[in-house]
Amino acid sequence: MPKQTFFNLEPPKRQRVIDRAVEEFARLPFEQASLSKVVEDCGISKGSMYQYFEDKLDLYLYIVDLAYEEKRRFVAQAFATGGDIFTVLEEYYLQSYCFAQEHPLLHQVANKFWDSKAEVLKEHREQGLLSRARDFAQFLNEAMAQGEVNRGLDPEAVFFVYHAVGKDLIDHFDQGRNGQFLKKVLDVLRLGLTTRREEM
Amino acid sequence: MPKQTFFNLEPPKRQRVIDRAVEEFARLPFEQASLSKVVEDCGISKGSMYQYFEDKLDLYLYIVDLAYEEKRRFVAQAFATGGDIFTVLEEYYLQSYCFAQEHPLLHQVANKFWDSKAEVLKEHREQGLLSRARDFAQFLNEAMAQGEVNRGLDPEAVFFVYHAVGKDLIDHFDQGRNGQFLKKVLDVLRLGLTTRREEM
DNA sequence: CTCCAATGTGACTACCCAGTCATATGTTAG
DNA sequence: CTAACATATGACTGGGTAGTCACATTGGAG
Repeated sequence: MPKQTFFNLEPPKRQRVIDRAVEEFARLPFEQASLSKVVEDCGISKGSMYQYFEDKLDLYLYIVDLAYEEKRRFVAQAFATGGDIFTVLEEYYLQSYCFAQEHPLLHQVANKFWDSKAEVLKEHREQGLLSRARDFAQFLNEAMAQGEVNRGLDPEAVFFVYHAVGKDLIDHFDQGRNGQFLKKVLDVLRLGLTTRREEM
Repeated sequence: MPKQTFFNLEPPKRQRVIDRAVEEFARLPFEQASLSKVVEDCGISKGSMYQYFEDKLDLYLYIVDLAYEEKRRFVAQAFATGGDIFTVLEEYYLQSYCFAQEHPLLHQVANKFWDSKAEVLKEHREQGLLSRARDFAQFLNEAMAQGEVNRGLDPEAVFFVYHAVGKDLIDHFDQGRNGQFLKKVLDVLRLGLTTRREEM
């Protein structure tokens, strides 16, 4: 958490700090990002930065939080619209795609956070993963109860697959993957590889 | 490529360099790994290291190559045994699992190489990805021709899914995921989420 | 034994980093 | 006007890094 001093700043100055930090953490993962560079680009002194934040990690987590806060505003719509699990999942990834398009830097910040293997971030990552897993489990459970999803599948394995594919999809949003491709990928997950006799 | 001097070394000394470098690159990704630390742990001088290798990248790529060379010795068996595409893929991941168990450090080196976003490694990563994609495309093509795999799916999307899931599976081999879980994950990919009417 | 090429060395350069602290400059209250 | 407090500063500390180079050592050929 930033110190009170940071929130006492006049908004334009505060925003400048945020903007430069976002740029830096979008460019490089936590360990390689340079607080010195952020400070320099902001036109403030090193000492000031340490009046605003406890340390580099404090600044980083604040920026990551901002990114996820904004992202939540997008993906929340997916759960609001309703429909079967496949509709919701497609909408979820479409909204993630919109987020990536509209906030490319925040998108990269979020991606790099997720990829990071840094020990200091381990706890934060695992907490996020657990909370997603819980939400997904409940969601999947309902879909299985409704008969939308094959009851023979292992829910943990399903989450594993969706998480892996979802992460990679989101990772590649800024590399020319469009909404059409997203649909085809979700088709693979929905239908499975084995030919469906019922459809032949 | 290491310089000739490296290959002129007495094997035990050469091996010590390799072993320490493997440890370091298993511990940390390229950018964060410390050549100075490798040198120190080897008990050789910095200058000597630069007699053996052009630079840090040269050493790194040599180590990564060793890791993949060893890994290939495992996964090659999957393609040798034959069977349908699902049998081969399961065997492929089982062999990857064996590799991770028997060579945990090389496994981590390979994983960290794959995860790395470093610009200097971009070309090497992309070349590896392309070559895998080509192999997979041919393999999938045959399976579709044989009717083993749903012809309605987009081959590129199938590769995307398998690559994402496979990467994550392999990433988590050293975190208590066993062969049973692997099978369940592959079931999800094989069958898809939607309930199959033919099996009800 | 001698010479020479191959090999080994580690102090050194030139850089980068996070975080600190004594000092200076507002800013507000009495 | 002054005292007290909040904020700003940047040189500095102590640490790390990759890569270099003048010099030292070694080992074999003649």
